Amino acid sequence: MVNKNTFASNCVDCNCKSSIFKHLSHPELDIISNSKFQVVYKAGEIIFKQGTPSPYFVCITSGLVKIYIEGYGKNLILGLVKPVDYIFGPGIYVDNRHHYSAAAVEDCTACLIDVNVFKRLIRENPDFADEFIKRVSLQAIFNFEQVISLTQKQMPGRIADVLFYLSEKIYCQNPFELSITRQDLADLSGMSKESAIRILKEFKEEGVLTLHGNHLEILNIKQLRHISEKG
Amino acid sequence: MVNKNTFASNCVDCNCKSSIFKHLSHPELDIISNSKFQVVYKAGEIIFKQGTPSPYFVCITSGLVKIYIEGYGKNLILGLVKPVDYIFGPGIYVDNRHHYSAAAVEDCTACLIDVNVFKRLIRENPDFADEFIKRVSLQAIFNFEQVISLTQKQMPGRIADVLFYLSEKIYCQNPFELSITRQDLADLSGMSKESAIRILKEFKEEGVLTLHGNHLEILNIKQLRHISEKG
DNA sequence: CGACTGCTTGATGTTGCTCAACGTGCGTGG
DNA sequence: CCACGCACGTTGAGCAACATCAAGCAGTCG
Repeated sequence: MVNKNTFASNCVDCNCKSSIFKHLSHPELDIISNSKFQVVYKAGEIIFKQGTPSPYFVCITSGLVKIYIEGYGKNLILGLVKPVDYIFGPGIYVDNRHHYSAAAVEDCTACLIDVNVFKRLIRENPDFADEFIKRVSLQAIFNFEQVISLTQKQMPGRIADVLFYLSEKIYCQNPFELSITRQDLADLSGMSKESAIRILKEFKEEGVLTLHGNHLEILNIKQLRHISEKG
Repeated sequence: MVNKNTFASNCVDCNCKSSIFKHLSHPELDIISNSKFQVVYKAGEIIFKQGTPSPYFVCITSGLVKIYIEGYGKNLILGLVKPVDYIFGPGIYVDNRHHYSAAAVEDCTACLIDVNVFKRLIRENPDFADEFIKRVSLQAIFNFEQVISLTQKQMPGRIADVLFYLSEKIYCQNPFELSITRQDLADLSGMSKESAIRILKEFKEEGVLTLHGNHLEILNIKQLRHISEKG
């Protein structure tokens, strides 16, 4: 499954690289080019497991990935990663272990960059370091919002939050095709699959959205926003 | 309340500085010295509020501080900060706003360092930057564990986690004197004050701990660990 | 002494999970 | 082509977990 430089020739010319790389010079991008692998994952395949060593920095170049923590009996999905974004494992700077797992939700391609090369560039290019810290900070802020949603809102509010996340951040359109399962929806919102389905049904009955199979359209954004905010 | 350089003369000689500063040279520490303020807070006072601008990097030099998110009707305490540690607001690199509030739990002294000075040093000293990213990563990992505890464990497991956090990370001794209220205990473990009290009572009845007023001793660490792990 | 704050306890109501049953679409092998 | 198995989705009933409410208690400060 791992083939070195199969289809992408060089990161310099790559037009699907994450925007954190915008601060890198051509020579620096060459360094990354020479150390990277490109990999294909089929839907459902695990990209890495929580607890395993973390020698690569993973950039998703196509498809959709879920990152999740394997907890006590059930999983919590921290978020979805779509092209062109990367998966930052906080373990890179701590114990070199992954602290969450990642699995392909849709068929995916990814670039794997050697962590040491990445860390060297962080040290050598302050603009790159700043951009990286900014990304990590954004991640942290998102986590805070998620924690509040998960611990202080009731189920309708949590589902509303997840629907906004999907339509605004992931699929970026309003009628959208769910590529994740109801179980994933439940794992994103910290509830049982049955509860997630029930809330969606209630939203349908209230006219907030339509849902046929996996085709979902939010009809009343204002009311959904209200549901999200009232907790 | 703000007095410039009241009691600490110079960061170079300060023996109570956070270990992230160990990578800074004397001239660099001088730069920090010249831009810092020292401040005293009384127990209960708010150090900064969620949503306000974030011009300072705050180091706690004595006392105890809680950092918390103000949610929907109740607060969630993300953690406690004790000397000599600092409060890293992720907003520094994003929107220059605080994304959580901080308040003194015990009487406190703190050093306020200008954020721009701090960011300049991050750019100029890669060792310092690495150490900083490492700290941010540790924070993120801690957050993950906290989210799992809050969303997937039942109340006894969550209280157990908080008790370990207090005895191992904050007070660093086993019979310890609680300086936080029961409400804070509840906000740390994401439950109502009444529930927190009830769980503590159950632990007392099971012989896991003793609690007289605010004097708490964990008697059966093994069983408490078991309660934490079984969820 | 009285008001206030934090702590404690029991009674009651709600939320959300579990379990069990059933439906539905899809791929596989006969 | 059909039969079957399997994974995912859906629904309802019952129950456990947890919050809320209400009342009472202890310490403390003016």
